[in-house]
Amino acid sequence: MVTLKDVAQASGVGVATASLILNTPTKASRFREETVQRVNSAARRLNYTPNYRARIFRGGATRAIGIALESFQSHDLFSQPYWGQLISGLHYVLQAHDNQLVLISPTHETSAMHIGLRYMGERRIDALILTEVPRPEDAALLRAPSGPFVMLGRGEQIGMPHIYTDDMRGVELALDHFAEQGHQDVLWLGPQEWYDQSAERRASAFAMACMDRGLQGSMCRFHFQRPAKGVEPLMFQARQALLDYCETHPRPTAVLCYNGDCAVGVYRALNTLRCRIPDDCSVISFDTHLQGYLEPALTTINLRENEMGELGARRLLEHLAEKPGEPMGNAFSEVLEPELVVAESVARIS
Amino acid sequence: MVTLKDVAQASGVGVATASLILNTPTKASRFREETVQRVNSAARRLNYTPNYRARIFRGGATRAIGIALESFQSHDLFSQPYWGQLISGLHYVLQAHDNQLVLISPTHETSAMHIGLRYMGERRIDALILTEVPRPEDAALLRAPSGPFVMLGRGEQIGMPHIYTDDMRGVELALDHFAEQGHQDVLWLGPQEWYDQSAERRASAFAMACMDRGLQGSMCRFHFQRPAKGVEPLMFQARQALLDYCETHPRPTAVLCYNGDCAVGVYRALNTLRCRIPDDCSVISFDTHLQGYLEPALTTINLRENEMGELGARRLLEHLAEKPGEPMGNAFSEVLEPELVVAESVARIS
DNA sequence: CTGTTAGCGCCTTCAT
DNA sequence: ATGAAGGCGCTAACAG
Repeated sequence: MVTLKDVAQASGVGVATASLILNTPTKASRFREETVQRVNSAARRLNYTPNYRARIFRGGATRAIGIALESFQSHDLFSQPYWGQLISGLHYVLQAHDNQLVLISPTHETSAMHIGLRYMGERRIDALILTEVPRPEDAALLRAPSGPFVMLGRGEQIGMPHIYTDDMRGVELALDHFAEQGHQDVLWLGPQEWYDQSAERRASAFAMACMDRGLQGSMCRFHFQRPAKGVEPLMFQARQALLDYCETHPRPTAVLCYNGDCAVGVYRALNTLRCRIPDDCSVISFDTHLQGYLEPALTTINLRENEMGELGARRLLEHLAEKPGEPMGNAFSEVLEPELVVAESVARIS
Repeated sequence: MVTLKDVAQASGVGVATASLILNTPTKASRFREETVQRVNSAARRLNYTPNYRARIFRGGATRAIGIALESFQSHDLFSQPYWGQLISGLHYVLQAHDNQLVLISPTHETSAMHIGLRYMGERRIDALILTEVPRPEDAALLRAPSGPFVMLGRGEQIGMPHIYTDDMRGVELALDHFAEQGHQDVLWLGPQEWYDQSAERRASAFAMACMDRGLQGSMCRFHFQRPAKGVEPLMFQARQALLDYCETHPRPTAVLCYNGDCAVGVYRALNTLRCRIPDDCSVISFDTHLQGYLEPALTTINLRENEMGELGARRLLEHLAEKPGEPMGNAFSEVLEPELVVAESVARIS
C-alpha cells in the first residue's frame, strides 16, 4: 500500500510537504510550482490514495452517525416504508457531506439504543439517532450520554432533543377535510397495544378533534395481536374489526385509519359489506405508501418521513460542526407539519 | 477522554499489561489475580472505553462493507422492497459479526460503483457489493480493484464473482404451476426498456419455457416510461397495456407478471374487464411484497432477496477472514433457487 | 519555502 | 510477570 511517505521519497520532499500539497485545495499553495508538479505527478504515478483509517484516527471525528432501530422484526425492517423513507432521507444528506449512516439493531439482550451509546463511547459514531422512546431501564443512560443524540419521530417523553411530524395535527387535517365534505359520523379505526404510543395518541387526538368540531365521532379499536404463526396480519385484523363493528353499530359515513394496513382492511371490509368508496363511505389514512395501489386511490396523511430524515441529518451535522462531542440541548425541538394528500377516497356527503 | 494509558497509570502498571488484561477473554490470564483486579477496577472506575478509531487504524480491517446502489431515485430507495430486504439481510449478518454496512449512492457525476472502489482504495471499506452490471466505462476499473467485490443480483456479465437468485428458473416454476392446473394459453406481461436486463431475461425465459412445455404463449410488452411528472406509474402502464392487448387478442387464461406493480395493474385491468381472478383468469407474479394486500391473495415467485443479502454477507466475511484485501476469484458463483409461493390467484381450468 | 518531529491510542514484540 | 519501545499513516507545530 502506497503511503504519503512513499510519495514524499519518490519526489524528494518531506512528508509534510507532500501532505500539504496533496490536501490543500489547489489554490493558495505556498510551494514552488515545480515542487507541486513533482509531488502531484509522483502521487499519480504511484497511485497514492490517502488512508481513511489514518485520517479519521488523527482527526476529531469518525464522520459516521448511528441510528438505533428498535425493530421487533429486523428481518425486513428496511422494506417497511416508514423506516425506508427515513433512512433514505438521512443517507441522502449524510453522503452529500461525506458522512455515513451506521444502522444499529437490537440484539436479544441489548436494545439498539444501548448499543448506540456504546458506539458513541468507542468513538465509532459521532452522534446517535433514536427512533423510539427509551425503555425505563435505558432512560437513565441518556443522562450522561457520550455524545450528541436526537430523537427522530414522536416520543411522549419530553426533555430530550427531538424532531418529529405532528401526527395529532394530521388527525385534525383529516377531520377538517371530512367536515368540509359534510360528514358528521366519523369513525376511528386502529389497533390498541401497538408497539409505540402512536395508536393511543392518534386515537385521543381523534376524540378531542371531534369534540372541537362538533362531530359525531366513534371508535373502533381492536386488540392488536403481534405477528406470529397462526396470527393474521394487521390488515385482516382491521378488516374483521370493522365487520364486527358494523354488526352492532350504524355504519359511519367516514373512516379515519391508523395506517395503511388498516386502510386496506377497511377497503376490504367495505367491499364485503357492498359499501362503495367514496360514495357510501369515505376513507382517510395515515401512511402514503399504498395510496396508488388502492382503488379508488386513498386520501392520506403524509408524515414526511423523508424530510424528517433529511432535517435530522442536517441538524446533527450542524451541531457536530459547532460543538462536536457535546450533547444537544434538551430544548432542541423541531416539528414538521403533516400534509393531507387528497386522492379519490373522500366524497361530499349528500 | 480516558485512554489505556490513564488506566495503566491509575492502577500502577504499564500500558501493555493493561491492554492484555482488558482484552484477554477473562480466563487464561498470565497475570497475578491481584493485578488483574486492580486494572479491571481502575478501568471501570475511570469508565474506560477502547477507542474504535485507534483500533481499526492499527488493525488490518475497517470492519465495514460497502454496497453500491445505482439508484435512479435515491429518494425512497430503501423503501422499495427489493432493496429493503437485501439490505436487511446484509445488515443482519454484518452486525452479528461486528461489521457495518456502508450505503453508497451515485452522485450526479459518479456512479456508486466508482465511489465504492475509491472507498476501497482509501481503506474506508473492506469490500464492495455491486448491485448492477457495471456501465461500459466503469467495467475497466474492476480489472484491478483495490479489494474484494461481489455482484449481488443477476448480471448478464459473466466473469465476475456473483450471487443471485435464478429468475429464469422462477419463470419455469410459474409455468409448471400453470400447466399443472391445466392452462394452455399463457400471457407474459412486462415492460420493455426496464432499468436493467431483468425484463428482457424473464421475457425470453418465458418464450423458451413455453416451447419446452408445448404451451400457447403470448407476449404483452409495453414501452416503459420512466417515472416523471405527468407520467403514470408502472402499475397504470401495465393496466393499460393489458386492456389494449385484450382489445385485439383473445383473453388469456393465465398471466405471468414481471413484478408486483404489474400484477396490481393486471388485477385492475381484469376487474375492469369483469373478469374474475382466479376463476376466469389466473395470475402469478414476481415480487412477494404486495401478495397479502391483494384480493384474492397473489401467487408469487419469491426471489429471496433477504437470504441473498445474508449469504452475500457471509461469503464476503469468510473471504475477508481468509484473504483480506484480495479480490474474489472470477469463478466465485452462487445461485439461489427461487420459490413459488402459492396463494389464491391460480385456479384449475375446466 | 521546505524538512523534521511529535504525537493521535492501540497492540505486539522484546527485554527485563 | 511486567514494562519499555516501536510503529500503523497522517497532520500540525515548529525549525531551519
